[in-house]
Amino acid sequence: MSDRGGRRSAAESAESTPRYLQIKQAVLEQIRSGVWRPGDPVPGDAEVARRFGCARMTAHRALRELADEGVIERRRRAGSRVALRTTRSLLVDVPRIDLEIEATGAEYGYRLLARSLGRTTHSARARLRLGPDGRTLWLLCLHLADQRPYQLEERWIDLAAAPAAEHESFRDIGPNRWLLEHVPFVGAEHLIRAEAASRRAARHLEVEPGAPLLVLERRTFREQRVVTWVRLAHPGARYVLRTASGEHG
Amino acid sequence: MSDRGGRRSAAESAESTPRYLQIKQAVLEQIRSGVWRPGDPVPGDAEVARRFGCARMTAHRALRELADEGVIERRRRAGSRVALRTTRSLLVDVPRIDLEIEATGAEYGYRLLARSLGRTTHSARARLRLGPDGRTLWLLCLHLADQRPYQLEERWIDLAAAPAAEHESFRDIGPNRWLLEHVPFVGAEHLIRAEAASRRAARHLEVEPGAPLLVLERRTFREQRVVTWVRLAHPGARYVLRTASGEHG
DNA sequence: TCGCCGATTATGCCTAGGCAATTCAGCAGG
DNA sequence: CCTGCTGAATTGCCTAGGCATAATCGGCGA
Repeated sequence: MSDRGGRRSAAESAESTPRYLQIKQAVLEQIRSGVWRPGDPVPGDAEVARRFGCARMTAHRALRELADEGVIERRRRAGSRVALRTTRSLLVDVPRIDLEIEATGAEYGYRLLARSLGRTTHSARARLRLGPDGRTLWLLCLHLADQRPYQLEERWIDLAAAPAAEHESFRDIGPNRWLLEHVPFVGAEHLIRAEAASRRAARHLEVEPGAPLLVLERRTFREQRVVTWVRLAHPGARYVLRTASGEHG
Repeated sequence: MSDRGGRRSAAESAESTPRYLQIKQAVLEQIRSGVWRPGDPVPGDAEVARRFGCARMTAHRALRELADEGVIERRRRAGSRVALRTTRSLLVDVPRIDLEIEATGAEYGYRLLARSLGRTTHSARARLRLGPDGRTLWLLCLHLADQRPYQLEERWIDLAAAPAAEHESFRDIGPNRWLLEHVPFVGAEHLIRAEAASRRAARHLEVEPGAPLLVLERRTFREQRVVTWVRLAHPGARYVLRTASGEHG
């Protein structure tokens, strides 16, 4: 144990990438190149530590993270193996709509189409898990990219969970951004589906009625309560959700 | 240090949940309940270790994982703060189709509709990043749940990246499963959109032409190369992608 | 008052151990 | 032949330290 709490100055392999990352990369390299194939055993903590000349905890961290990421599977006594991955989970980034649009270089526009207190449909009530006398704020907004309709947002807010929303006009600020700044969220639940455009949605989004829309529904939770439920509809032809996982180039 | 390498028998707070998880939960509880709000400072490694009576590494692991998950933000010297989260990423689980169907209790069925060598369209060629003389295998398959069409799969495989595919009939095994067992993947790129059903897709999926379909496209990579590109189409009305992030009840 | 530079401090990574929990394999007994 | 027990292998979690690095804050000089 000399410098940096024992990191040997000898190797210093890749300048200064942390040791545990070097190990992760080495393992990934074996898998990527096909030397280790799905189902094959991977050396255990102790063996890895010996090969890399590091403490077992360091090797352990590398292997644990790989397991967390689904690259390998670990079981006590049975040892570690390269995961037989099905298709791995898919990370979709759903950024704030205004930032998303501006990131593409387009000009962001926002219009409040309607705002109503108490217009609570039965299904909205159910989705908000609202009691019979719960009050809501209903909003219909349109987000534009370069003056063209980009996303139609229909939202219900439980006024008991976010009372301040009642006194906000939402004429100049989108409800998403307002809520992010005023209500602490914890969790969310999403649902993605394809739908045919209703007449109203078609009119606002400037597509034909019946045209395919990509619809994203989100419920946002705070302490077991649904704060808000929102339906985001995009013209299917002009909109995609993009995502990447693992490594590629 | 007494039992379990020093874990004090005294508290043993929650029976036997690991110490680092207890710390994570405690921090999350502060945030969930609104005591710590976005932007507020979070005690550092040393302080947490002191409060919980554990080693700094244990506190460090809890805080590091929270940072990895995007719950808190950490900066040297500046300390840790509750993250100002925008909308967090959205984890969609895309399981293997046969397992997915069987998980719902339905009977899984598979049919190979067409198989062709060399039928490479220009767009497929581009998406596979194929040279002008690259050879591909094209497949059209249908996955059924309880005898009803569930997913239409159209797939191109780069035969240079997966030569063995040429000699596989794919009559009894789906390409997804076959590839998982024969070609080591590393990364994937997904794209989700809504589309109107083409006449051919409508016929296979037993919907009206023009009906909304939820389409998932996936490119799978291995060492900078695209191994396979697949288009998975689902009847929009009968299919949704479901997901949850964070915690809710 | 402004800008630079060192001291301070919190995070990040590491070691070298040790105990706990899980589970596989083999063996004994019914 | 099956069942249950036991030993051993392996991962998982923990401690108690130490050095490295980054970023902020004060002080000092111009």
